[in-house]
Amino acid sequence: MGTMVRKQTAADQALRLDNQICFAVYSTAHAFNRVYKPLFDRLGLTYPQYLVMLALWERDDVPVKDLGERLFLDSGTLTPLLKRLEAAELVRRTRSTEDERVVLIALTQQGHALREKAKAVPQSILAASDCTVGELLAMKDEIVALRDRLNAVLGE
Amino acid sequence: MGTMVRKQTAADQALRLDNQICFAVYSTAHAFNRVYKPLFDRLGLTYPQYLVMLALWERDDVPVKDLGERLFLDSGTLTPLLKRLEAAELVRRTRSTEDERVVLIALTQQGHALREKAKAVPQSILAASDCTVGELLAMKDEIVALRDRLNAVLGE
DNA sequence: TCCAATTGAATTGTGCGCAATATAAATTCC
DNA sequence: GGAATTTATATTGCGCACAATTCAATTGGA
Repeated sequence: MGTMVRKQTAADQALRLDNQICFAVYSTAHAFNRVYKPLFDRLGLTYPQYLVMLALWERDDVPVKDLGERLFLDSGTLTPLLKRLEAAELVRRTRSTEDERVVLIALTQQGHALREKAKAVPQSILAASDCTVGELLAMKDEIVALRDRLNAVLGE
Repeated sequence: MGTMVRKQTAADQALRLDNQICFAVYSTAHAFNRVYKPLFDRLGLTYPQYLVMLALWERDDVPVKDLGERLFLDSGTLTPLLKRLEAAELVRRTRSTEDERVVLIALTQQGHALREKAKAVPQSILAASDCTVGELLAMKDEIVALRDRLNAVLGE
């Protein structure tokens, strides 16, 4: 009987850990969003829009698919987001002449210019986190490794 | 000149780290959601709904505010979510007689019963993560610590 | 006692995030 | 070359997530 109780407890704890680490990531993502939001408000961007801009600042003139793969987002999310960025005149959306299926996303002059303003934005995390660069780097690597293993499960 | 270049590089890297750890958390949260989704589909729950149920399985008959504090969510998110859980007959929403402002959330019999079915659901993370329990626990603690420091910044 | 301030939920509006579906263009296979 | 398949994007619908507002109930103070 003692054994059964122990077994159940072990299983329960495993489940609880699953839930705990998942909730930890979930709630931390929201916390990041809330900390960043007032900073992004000044730029007229949301966090996902900022991510897209980050990706574009690194490499421009890319298909929607490319952005989706880099950010783990699909067209259902990106198409309306990119249309809002286009309405804000930060990007241009043009259909490729070589392959009429692909829509190429390019930065406008304003889109490029925003990069300088955006540079002044973050850096609060390092201060707020009360961690060393090394600790944050290690944490990042662990989280990314976890994410990649989860994503690997999805691809069978 | 060489000094200036170095300085800029260091600042750039700090910003990149900010962005990287934020994106790591953001994209991992989505990865969890995608892994869990087919499992929750079978229960007729979404992940946020599951979180609410988890909270209620621990403690029942609580005000909406209580749930919000435990899950870091506000009424704008919880009210419609709880109404959907009510429509699914998993919870009951009743206004407190002591204080007519508060709405108490209680589990129905089906809500309690779902706990057993839900127990069989997770546990895939432990397998998929390819981590030991100790590693996951440590990672969870680090992430939670980061989250709590971020949330502390919000409360000034 | 009465009025001002606070509190707890609900409502409204915007923007993700994703599944399912649609559509059109390209590619493959015969 | 033409049918079948695949690929890239767009559309629709649903459910968060949150800011801002509203409203009723309660609390605190003068």
